[in-house]
Amino acid sequence: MSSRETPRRATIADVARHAGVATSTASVVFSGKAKVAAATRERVLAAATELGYAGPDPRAASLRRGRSGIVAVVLEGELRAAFLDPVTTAMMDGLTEGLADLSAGILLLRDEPGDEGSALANAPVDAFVLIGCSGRMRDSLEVVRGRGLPVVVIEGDAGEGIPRITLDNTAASADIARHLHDLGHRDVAIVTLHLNSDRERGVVTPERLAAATVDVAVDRLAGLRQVFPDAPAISASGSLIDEGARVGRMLLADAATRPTAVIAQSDLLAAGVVRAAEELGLRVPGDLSVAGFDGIAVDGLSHLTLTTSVQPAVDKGRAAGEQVARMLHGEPGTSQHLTCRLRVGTTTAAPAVR
Amino acid sequence: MSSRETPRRATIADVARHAGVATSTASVVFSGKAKVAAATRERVLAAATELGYAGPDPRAASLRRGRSGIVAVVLEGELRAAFLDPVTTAMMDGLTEGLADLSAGILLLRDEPGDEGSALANAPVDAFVLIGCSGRMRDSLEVVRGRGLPVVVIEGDAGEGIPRITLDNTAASADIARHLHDLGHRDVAIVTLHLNSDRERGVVTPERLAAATVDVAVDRLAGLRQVFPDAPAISASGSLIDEGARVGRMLLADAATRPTAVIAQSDLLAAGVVRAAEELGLRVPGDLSVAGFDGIAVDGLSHLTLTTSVQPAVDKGRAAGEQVARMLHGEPGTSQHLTCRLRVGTTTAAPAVR
DNA sequence: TTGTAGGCGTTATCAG
DNA sequence: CTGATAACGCCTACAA
Repeated sequence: MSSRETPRRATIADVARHAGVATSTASVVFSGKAKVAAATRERVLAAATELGYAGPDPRAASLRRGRSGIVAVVLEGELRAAFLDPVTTAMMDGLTEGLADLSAGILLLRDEPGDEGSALANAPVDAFVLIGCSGRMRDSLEVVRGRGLPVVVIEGDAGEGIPRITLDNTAASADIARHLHDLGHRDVAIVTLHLNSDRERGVVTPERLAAATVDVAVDRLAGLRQVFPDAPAISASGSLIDEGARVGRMLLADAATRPTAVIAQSDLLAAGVVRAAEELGLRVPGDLSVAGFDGIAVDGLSHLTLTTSVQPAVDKGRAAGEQVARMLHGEPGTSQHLTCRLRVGTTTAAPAVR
Repeated sequence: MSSRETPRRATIADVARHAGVATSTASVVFSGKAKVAAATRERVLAAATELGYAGPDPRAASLRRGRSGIVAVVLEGELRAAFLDPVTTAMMDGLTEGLADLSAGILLLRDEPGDEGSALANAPVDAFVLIGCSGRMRDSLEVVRGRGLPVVVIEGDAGEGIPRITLDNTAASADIARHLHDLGHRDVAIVTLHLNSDRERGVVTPERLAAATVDVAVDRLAGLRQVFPDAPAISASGSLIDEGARVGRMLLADAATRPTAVIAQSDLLAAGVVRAAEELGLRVPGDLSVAGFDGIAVDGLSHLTLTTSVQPAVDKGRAAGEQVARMLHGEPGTSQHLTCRLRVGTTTAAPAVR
């Protein structure tokens, strides 16, 4: 107790001693878990400010409580790439909502394939939400399962008894295709999302399709091909407007082989296709119909309303959050299947008569 | 030790006992902090798998070590809004890098104005990075300072002894203005970022400017007005392409009062202005010069290269991360001032002769 | 190389 | 309403 000790931060015990009460009493003053006489509370609070005590140490509290109040969100690939995607950000929003009761923080984690010492294995979190579980992600899944904490997977397959939040990607895609078919289109091209982590741009051959690991892309393509079995498809390297424009140019450059409609697997890609069309002097939807997927507000496409399938991105996140909350309460988590809704905009119309 | 006990998760002590070694030995096997005979290690590992022990409990470990391995990033406003901004995402990238040595996770936090029980006050984190410290943010700052943890502020004023990462917004803006002045422009209009948390769109009057709380907007405007003291300015409600287009239309609609150049305080806004100009049939840079700020790759502006001031967004984040790392090592944090670089693109040229 | 013991700062429980 | 006490699960001197 000599004064040359390192000025260790005050603990709740110090405060209690200083205030002349028991540690437990001081604890209760801060947690509010029981009633305390106003006078005692004052004394404790006074002692606290005097000692510069800023409240219970969260680390100690989480050990004691067995809860850290943090939920990990595991994203595939670069964090920044994830946040470039409006669907992801919307989902995060929903997640925050769904988790609101827990007032839990969200810890962003990448799915780093392995190694010990990884954040995945050592982060002091109460639960995990995995997003877009594919390929590498499966390794992460192992680590996470091993920790025995609640896990929820959004748009991915996690196997045995792990609650999933899924979308009717195939059916929704078929709806879009049917819409175009009904308008009279027979010559349709497809722009898919990236098929796996190489993110290679190019024609989607049966071989590449078989090797694809991104379920979303595969499922949506399946739906589209239910209606247009022979529609050619090109995979984009990512969901970006400029990427859509690039693929769009590939598709539209040659007037002879130009389709009457292009279906893109995301709104950003679709916006890019619209851009490519306009560059080439084609009018949308007069000369070319374009449809997307997601139903997000595309920044920079103000003059047109995209025909698209509106996915409940916020709901997806919220559902995941709610399941996590339930599981943290000891109830079993359940899977949820959400559906998309076709929204007909101003970018699709009957093909021009030739 | 009766078998009807709740099947409590195994602890490292259980594993040790099961393997017939001391707890400390088992601990060392997992932490790798000392050499252990291969045979003993095997036995410990075997015992662990047998008991379903997935490694040390991070909560207990962080209490013991006094570190949780998590750094909080406090953002102003909605999380999703923050991530809609490419500069922010780039910065987060840099931050991740700067923090790499610590292999720390990043906990996303909003600056919720106060209340106890807030994540800001209770999250088990080792340090804080505050971004765009303004207005409400100051309350958050109080809470955070109270906790006595390392704090770094990016583009904001945190007062007394708190390391800041700042940008030469004023000087860089003056550079842009000078570039346009040199080209011969005298009739220039400005589109500013939002001035405060209301995000009101409209003419920037001296009164509004005086009440502005967003330093970045104010500083950049000051730089521009060094060169064009009388340039009219309109504040945007946020940094988005569509918002830039909206303000752009306000500025360009009337041919009589139309400026020969528009300087926007962000690239996204500038892209919107370009869009508005194109809609009105104006050519950029032939009929109108447009400049931005940030130097990001604007998704959806592929045909033009924006004249802009390239800010070291990634470096900003990295610098913050490095300071945090230093402070966590017990060294004092130091402020860093970073500079932008003018990049002349294809959107500015001499004004048309009239 | 392995074992022992003490404490990290809280909070839950239970008695007064 | 307040107080004593025992964990929470781990780590790390220090001793053997």
